Amino acid sequence: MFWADELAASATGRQVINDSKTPSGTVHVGSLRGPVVVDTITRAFRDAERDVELRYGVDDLDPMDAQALLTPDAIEQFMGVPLSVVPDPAGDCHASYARHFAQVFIDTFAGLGIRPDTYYWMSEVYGSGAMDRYLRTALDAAGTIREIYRRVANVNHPDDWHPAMVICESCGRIGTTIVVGWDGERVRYECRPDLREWAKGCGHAGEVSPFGGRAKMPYNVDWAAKWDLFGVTIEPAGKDLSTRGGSRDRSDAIAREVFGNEPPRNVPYEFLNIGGKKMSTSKGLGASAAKVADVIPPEQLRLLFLRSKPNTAIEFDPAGTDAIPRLFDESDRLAAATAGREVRGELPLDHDRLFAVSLVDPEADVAAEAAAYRPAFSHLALLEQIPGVDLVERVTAEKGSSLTDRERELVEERRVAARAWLEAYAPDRARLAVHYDGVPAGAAELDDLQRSYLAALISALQAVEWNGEALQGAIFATAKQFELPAGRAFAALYLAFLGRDSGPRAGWLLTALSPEFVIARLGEAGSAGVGA
RNA sequence: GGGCGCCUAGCUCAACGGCAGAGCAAGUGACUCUUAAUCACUAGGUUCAGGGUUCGAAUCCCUGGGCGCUCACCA
Repeated sequence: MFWADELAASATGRQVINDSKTPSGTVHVGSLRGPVVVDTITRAFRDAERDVELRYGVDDLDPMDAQALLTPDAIEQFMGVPLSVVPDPAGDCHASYARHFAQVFIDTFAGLGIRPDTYYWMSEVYGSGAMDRYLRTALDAAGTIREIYRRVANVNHPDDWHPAMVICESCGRIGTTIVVGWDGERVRYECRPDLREWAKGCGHAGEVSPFGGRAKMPYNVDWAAKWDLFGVTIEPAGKDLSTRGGSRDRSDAIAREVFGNEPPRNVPYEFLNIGGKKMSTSKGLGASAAKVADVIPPEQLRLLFLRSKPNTAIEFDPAGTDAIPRLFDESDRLAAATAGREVRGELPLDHDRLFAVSLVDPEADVAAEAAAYRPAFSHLALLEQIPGVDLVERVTAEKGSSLTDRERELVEERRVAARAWLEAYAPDRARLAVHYDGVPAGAAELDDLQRSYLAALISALQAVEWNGEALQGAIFATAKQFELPAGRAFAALYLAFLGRDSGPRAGWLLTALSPEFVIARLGEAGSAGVGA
């Protein structure tokens, strides 16, 4: 059974699935695995006609801690300030930094067919007072929480540490304050200059009621409180959080021992490695990660994540490899199998389910999608390199009937992807290079018969119209005259122009070149001894 | 130092206690009109190593090795 269906089958009752994200910057491809996993689990429940809700939280009360996207003077002003208060660095299109970047990932999710039932903003949840009772319980249990941190994670907070982060009344920072006292109604806090390396507190000390959005709980406590507030039953977490003594362990313990609530089921998931390395914006792999998303359409990106079980790391190396064309091929094979067509080789378990959940639209007509004509990616990449080729026309011819609107969309989507792939990743052998500056060295392999054939083509080609079909006909006809097998005839042409013994349909390739050049080259390659 | 994952054909992976398999790559061949397509065929393995359990182990257990990620600040 497909892993998500298995999970759905093993849970009883109504499910609340939750995930959340801090809107501190742009999303890279690797960080999309979590959302895709969460969405797919939700779909599995929904497909089994189970009651399920997907909630997605925006942790916009978290302090600003990434200075990469701020201007130098903004760094001093805003580091440590809640993201919901930091202005939008991209201009004035959004109310805040948090709103801007949250919109970026909401849009990204939507493009992948991920549609949470509810997006909630933690600044609003705290502001509404919904978290007040948890905050009170946590503050009352400060000693227990300090002990949990010590026991579970070996993190030692000072004895006067309390599980709350106050927004400093003086400077507005939340990342630099520490609560050192709690009298049951008000907290005493200090905004320390040296509490964090990445932000400088103003030194203010004060007393304030922490309720109604004036303070938030630290991450692990906050997480446990959300589980109870929303009745979360399943929350997948990346391996960075799922490690022993990590965030998930701490929050689990806090849920049980402080809030008296059984934590939700975890679905730990591994990451996506690009070329054997984890993705990181700081190591320059971030750029390539962003490009990955440009080259892989949503359906194939979903497949990339979903064909492996969540707890398996995914190795993906698109640079100079055929990993991307093969991802398309796999996708097409699944479609073919789902449509009931014969496919070669083995299929993954429940291949039709895998195909269905890789579709962007959860409501899509799976049978219709599977039946749609899908031109092979590598074939398109090749055609796309020949000037003057009408892709839709060619694909229509190969399909044998006119394309539906959806099929036309697929062609266009793949055309764009193929372009991007050729520019960013394609190995040299996938690139078409006409040797304009001289007969390629590979032409030395030509034998006398092939050379005579090339020479004879000069008049044969001049005798017909300069279009693909006519040239292709002449190439075949001349080969027949010379009793040269078609394969060897074509090889001669490819060697003369491309320096390799295979290539795209020769007639159409030649029409992309000027007649003068073609004739001249045939003359050079056709004379005995050239390149020998 | 702790945790998790991985190690099976050249590459990517499947098989999860019952005959080690696929895709791609490679090789051979077919093809007078899709010629980087399509089709047929071939080859490729001490399943990281060692031990154990079992009628039977790639699979379970133990020991060791290698690779990768991750945590031990914050979120």
